[in-house]
Amino acid sequence: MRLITWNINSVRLRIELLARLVEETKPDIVCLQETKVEDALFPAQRIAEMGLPHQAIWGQKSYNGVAILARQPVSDIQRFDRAGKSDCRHVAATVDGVGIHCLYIPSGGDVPDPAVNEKFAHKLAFVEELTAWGPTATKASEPTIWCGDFNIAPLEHDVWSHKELLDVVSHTPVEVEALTRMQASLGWIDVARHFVPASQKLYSWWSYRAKDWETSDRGRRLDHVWTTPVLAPRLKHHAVVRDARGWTQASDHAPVIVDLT
DNA sequence: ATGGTTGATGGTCAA
Repeated sequence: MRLITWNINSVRLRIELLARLVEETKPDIVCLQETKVEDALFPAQRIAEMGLPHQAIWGQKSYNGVAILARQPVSDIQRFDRAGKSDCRHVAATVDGVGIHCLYIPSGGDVPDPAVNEKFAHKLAFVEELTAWGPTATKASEPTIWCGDFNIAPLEHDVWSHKELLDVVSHTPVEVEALTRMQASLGWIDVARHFVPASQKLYSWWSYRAKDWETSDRGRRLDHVWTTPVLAPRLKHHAVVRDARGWTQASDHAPVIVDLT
């Protein structure tokens, strides 16, 4: 089973990039974030033609929006309000016996202080709520995947410069500690780091603002795939589709692939 | 310390 998570940054603008990704990588499940479209306008038919006719979507106008797209039927679709908002950041469904959760954790704005920045407070509240909810919702023995744009790069080598990003939202100690607590309370596997040693740089996002993203390579690992321990023996492969960051009119996030047997 | 780019929208807001 091949799963891809991708912050597509507008599914309508980049629908043909999604088609290319699906054609080149043949995923069974695609989790999208930042679809930026309400459900009635979601390009469901075009995506069905790509071979992903079974869909759990939850979007709104302009902002946010998540989707699970699958070759096989989806069941038990759930849409979760989080941190007091109904802003289309968490959709879940069961596919091939695996619980799939597609998450878009708030970016958090610019100032890493919850007292003065409501967006950063929202981000922390979102993570705290998931931390409390996760273990009550899922046992470690259940095959479950949480994936998506978590907007936090937790490890030193998840960013191009640990020192320079310590006060940059996405890598500040307070949010890194919150995400680390979430993973510890769940006791799940960070799939990328299951395959790539923590000593090795690994990114999934490069800013649009860089003059030359590829050469400067100032990336961050914001996109994650976590699984319950019961899935460990089924984990076979992981890859960041870095090429996709260089496609014409690319998303600033690259897709992340995980293969399970 | 600042500015740099992109997307949805139609003036800005969010990232």
